[in-house]
Amino acid sequence: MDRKQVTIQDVAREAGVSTATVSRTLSKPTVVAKPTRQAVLRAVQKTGYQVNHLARNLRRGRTGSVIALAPNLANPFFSQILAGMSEVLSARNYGLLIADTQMGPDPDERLRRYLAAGAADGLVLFDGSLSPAALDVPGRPPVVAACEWLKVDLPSIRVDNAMGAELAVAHLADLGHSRIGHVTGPRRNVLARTRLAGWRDAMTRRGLDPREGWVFEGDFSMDSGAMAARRWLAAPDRPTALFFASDEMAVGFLGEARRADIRAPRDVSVVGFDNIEVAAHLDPPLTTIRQPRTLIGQRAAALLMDLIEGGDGAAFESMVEVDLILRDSTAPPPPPAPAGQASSKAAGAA
Amino acid sequence: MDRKQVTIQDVAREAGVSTATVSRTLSKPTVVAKPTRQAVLRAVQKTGYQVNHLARNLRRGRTGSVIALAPNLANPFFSQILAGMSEVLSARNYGLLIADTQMGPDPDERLRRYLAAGAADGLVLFDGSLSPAALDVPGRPPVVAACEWLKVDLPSIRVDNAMGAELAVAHLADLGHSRIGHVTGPRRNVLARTRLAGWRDAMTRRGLDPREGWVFEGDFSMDSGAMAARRWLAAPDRPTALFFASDEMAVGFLGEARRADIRAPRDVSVVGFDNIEVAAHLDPPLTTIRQPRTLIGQRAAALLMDLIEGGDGAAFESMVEVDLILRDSTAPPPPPAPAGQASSKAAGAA
DNA sequence: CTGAAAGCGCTTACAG
DNA sequence: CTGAAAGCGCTTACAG
Repeated sequence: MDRKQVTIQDVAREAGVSTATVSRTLSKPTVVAKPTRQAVLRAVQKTGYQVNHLARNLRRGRTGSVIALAPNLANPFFSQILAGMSEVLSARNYGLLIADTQMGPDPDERLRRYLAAGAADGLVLFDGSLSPAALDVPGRPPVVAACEWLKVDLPSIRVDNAMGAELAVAHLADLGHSRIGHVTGPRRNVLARTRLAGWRDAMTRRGLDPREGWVFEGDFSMDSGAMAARRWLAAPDRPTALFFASDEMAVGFLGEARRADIRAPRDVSVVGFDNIEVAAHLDPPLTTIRQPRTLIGQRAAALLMDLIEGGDGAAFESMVEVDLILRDSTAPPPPPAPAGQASSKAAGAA
Repeated sequence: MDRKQVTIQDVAREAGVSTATVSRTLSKPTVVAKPTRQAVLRAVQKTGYQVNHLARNLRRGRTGSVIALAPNLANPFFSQILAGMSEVLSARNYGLLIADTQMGPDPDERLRRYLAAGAADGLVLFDGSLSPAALDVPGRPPVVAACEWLKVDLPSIRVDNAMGAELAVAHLADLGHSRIGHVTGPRRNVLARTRLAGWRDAMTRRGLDPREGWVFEGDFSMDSGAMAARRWLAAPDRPTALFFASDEMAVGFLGEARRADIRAPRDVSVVGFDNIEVAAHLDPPLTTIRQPRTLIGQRAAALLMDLIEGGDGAAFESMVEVDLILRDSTAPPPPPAPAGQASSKAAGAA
């Protein structure tokens, strides 16, 4: 591997100028006389010179890249977000490093290392479970929180999860449902908690009962949705409609429910959260709350860029809105069953 | 932002030694006398010193990171692969940069820039549409192709797509199908071509007719699967079974077919490719060819590491095997319909 | 075992 | 408009 790297020296020699002039030609061409500039560019062509970013960055005191830190890279949820970030960053010639916080033994220590000098010029955090203390690195670069994160006051891009819950409950209540349940994400997850709280508020606001027995714990995964289906089926006084904290859980629920010959929206109305790609292709197509993930990535990157360039980020912080995508998994509640059946209590809700 | 960076100088002063000794204590501790070492470590603690990677890397002539270059980062297909790469790389203290080839105006030029000195120590290529000429950069770092790529001879990790097609056709033929169709990926995609060729070979090998009219062109997306459903429905002599080049297309097909009251496996048998997460949760759960994506990422990273460290990669190149995941979307073909109907010719196949 | 010194490849005040 | 020179923070032969 004899990579005989072409350096700025080679170009300078070839063009008969100093390295300073070569450098200037490449970074601030206007300041160089035209004939000189042309000679330099010719020499660059001839030698095939490519700037060595390592050296440039060391000199400039920046790395030219930022890190996106996610709790689980394998989660396809992040792919669109990363694509959004990459779009904004690459337009500015910044690199995008990705890392998984939950991979090693000590996530906090990993974060601290990524904040060390020379690792990156900034960082976007998607993992709300990291401890705020890990951010306490002297001279650390700017950090953007792209998750709800209650404990620390970081510049952030937030998704309006409360609004999502409100839209879901409003839609179901408008259809005539009063027994509206909720399938949650993991208890410790802040997103999950906000959606749960949003469901409670939306129910209460309408004089509906946000009953504890109508809350089914999940962890965002399809499997946990399938499990929720089994618990829902066994519940004595089960809701006629369910708002899921993720589409994946709704998918798992629908698949499992179907095995018990329960169909949406005939037997139960279902609203998801995220609008993952498959949602439109299910049977029935899933009504859901859409999160604009590409936008989240773009916004997070733009905010970080502003911070890196010395801005205060104020103009870039934002609450990303969500909206209801109406499909076919919701309908008015089924008519009350005759007395003596498991769902008899539904009569009271009509 | 007054980041007063702590440098190796500060530590040296604090410990009363030279910077060389500090450096050695940190990289090759054994070569330093114990008392000295301890003094240095104390000074590191006290000052909160963190090595500046930029400087270290410039000196060492490496960047400490590699690039994964994908045609479309938003495709969730890549998330597991990236997670697999990240796992291997971070264990070795390498960073993972990601970039999207199809974002800018000139993909080849982007590739060339990423191959420039100082951008990364190596690169994994997932985009088979890039032109080989773009790799022709003097002194470029090692590149691993993690896609089938016929034109260039790069160290590579390949997925056994032909085997996947064979498994799918074998399974359907064993069930009694003889009219087995194929829904392809995009024509120009090498993966798609290999799967199509694999289907043809597998059919021919069994004396079955790989009829052109049984090939439906798609582009891997759910939408294209739905379109294939419409074309399949309209086909005069339609196949009783379909092998899809992607699960996503199978999902789109099933959703659309259901609207025409066509169900798998009652009316048509369906085999996908990939084993995406939702496959297990569909109704019916989808029989498919599984690609171990995490493994692909791990292998690609391991191969690249070997190349970067001066190996020839030979021991790390590999063909990743696929397997058939049997679920409920396949069954023996429906009995031939009575004469006079569209599917009457099926009788000949019984 | 330790230190003085060179140097990785670039950029940028400072002179002229 | 251009060049000589310093220096970004580190590592590593080379002496001792």
